[in-house]
Amino acid sequence: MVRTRFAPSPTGYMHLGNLRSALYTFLFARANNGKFILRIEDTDRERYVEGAVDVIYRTLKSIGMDWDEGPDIGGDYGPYVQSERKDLYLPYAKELVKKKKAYYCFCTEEELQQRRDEAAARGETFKYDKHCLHLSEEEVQARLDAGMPYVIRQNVPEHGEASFDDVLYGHIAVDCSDLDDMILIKADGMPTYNFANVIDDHTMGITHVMRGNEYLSSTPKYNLLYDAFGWEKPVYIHMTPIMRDATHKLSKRDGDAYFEDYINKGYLKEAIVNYVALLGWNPGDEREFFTIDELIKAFSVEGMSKSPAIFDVNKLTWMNAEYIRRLTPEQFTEYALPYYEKAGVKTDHTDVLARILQPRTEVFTQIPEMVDFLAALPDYDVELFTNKKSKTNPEVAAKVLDMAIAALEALPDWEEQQIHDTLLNLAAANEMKNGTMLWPVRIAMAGKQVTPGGAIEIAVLLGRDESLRRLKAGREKLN
RNA sequence: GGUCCCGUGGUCAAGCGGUUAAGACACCGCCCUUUCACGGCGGUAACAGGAGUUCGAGUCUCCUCGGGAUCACCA
Repeated sequence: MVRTRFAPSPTGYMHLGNLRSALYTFLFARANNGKFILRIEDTDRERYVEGAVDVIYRTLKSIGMDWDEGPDIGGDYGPYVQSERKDLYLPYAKELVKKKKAYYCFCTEEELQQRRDEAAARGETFKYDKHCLHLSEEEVQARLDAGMPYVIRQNVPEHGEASFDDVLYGHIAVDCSDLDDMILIKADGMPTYNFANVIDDHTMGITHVMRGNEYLSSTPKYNLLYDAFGWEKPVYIHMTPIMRDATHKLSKRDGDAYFEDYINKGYLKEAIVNYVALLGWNPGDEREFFTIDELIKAFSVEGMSKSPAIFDVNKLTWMNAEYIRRLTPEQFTEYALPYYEKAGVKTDHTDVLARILQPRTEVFTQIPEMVDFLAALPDYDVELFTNKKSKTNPEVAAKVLDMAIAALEALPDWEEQQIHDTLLNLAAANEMKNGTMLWPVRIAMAGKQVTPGGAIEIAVLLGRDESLRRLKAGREKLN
């Protein structure tokens, strides 16, 4: 039975890189009919952010990533919050001490820092010299009894090789002499992240450890621990980071590294997930659009990339536009409504608005500037009436507007089809291009060169009174 | 600096010894058209460099270069 876990620290919002890692971890579990476990790693009180756990829950749920075991729903391997597991680790470390795979160390931070500085001065890389490993058992016991603060360190063999196999990267081996005796238990009795991770993953029965690339070089050390305990090692799958550019990770400093940032900017969560899934993974065919269920069906580690991917807002935006176009008009309106309000646009014709806006909206936040002219006619220059292709200019426009105003005023009902037929028949009757008729009408009603939709849709949205008022005002300008 | 990892167009990314080196985004052009979009058609553009192995190398090996990660009582 495959068991994977996502183990975020509650330090704020959901970083896109984290989100993608969580997604792949989730997909892998689901694709293999396994369990997906959520574990909260909150041992760092300094970085703990109030409410961050809820953000994690909410975000994962909202995109359809449900977990089988976790702090909120429990499970057979709890607790699932690391701070509640704090008493679990020390006995394991002591077991290692018994096996001579770890040892008590009484060196203080100051002493270590001094030795580190000295090493740096000599241009060497500092490595703990196993000073305390050579203490006699009696000496150790005496210091323990005296209540001296201590730390427990891993006893890495001086020679030989430490290695592991990664599904993506293959066999990775390092020489033990390059490894430092890392601290397992800190002076405050708490485990270090590395140690807690190993213990948690093992005791929770995690079969596949999926995590960021940055652990690639420390994993051999982890495996030494598994060997020391005599535990079966998990399968490792290391995942690449998402980059801002060739040399920098997407980071909070960029101000656009978080899932929430993009939601606020008017992106659809489905589009973000879809895009991010494809950054670093490909399904092996030409498909680009996936629901979460489709991702589960299509996912496999073979499609995962070994090199980092640069985040391209451009493509996200394109994909978001595609998702927007696939919405029903009703769904579109639901998303767009707050933005209509923001622009001060009130209309009963949300169907018409959806029709003209849906193919033109890449991101919802673009909507206000596209529709603001409906709420208030902008000041505009009569030169806007000039358009070569439509064969119109202020003089032509004056004539066209006279005709249009007369014809539209005579309309029994202010209804789209009627407005359309009236205007086009008028153009035909006067032997002019449709554009020659419609350009001035649109400009007079909108007061700007570029508008979503054409003269007819705008007339419907504005309604009879406002349309005619604007047309007349436009005509006035041309005197 | 030591160790480890990565390297196909601007970006994502197919390719797993024999291809005219896919596709998508972006960009450019044309068509459609009532402005702008949407849509349709077409185009520019890549194997980091060098040695080897091989009849044949983007694919295998080595070196160089470039980039990243890691070397904490932080996670």
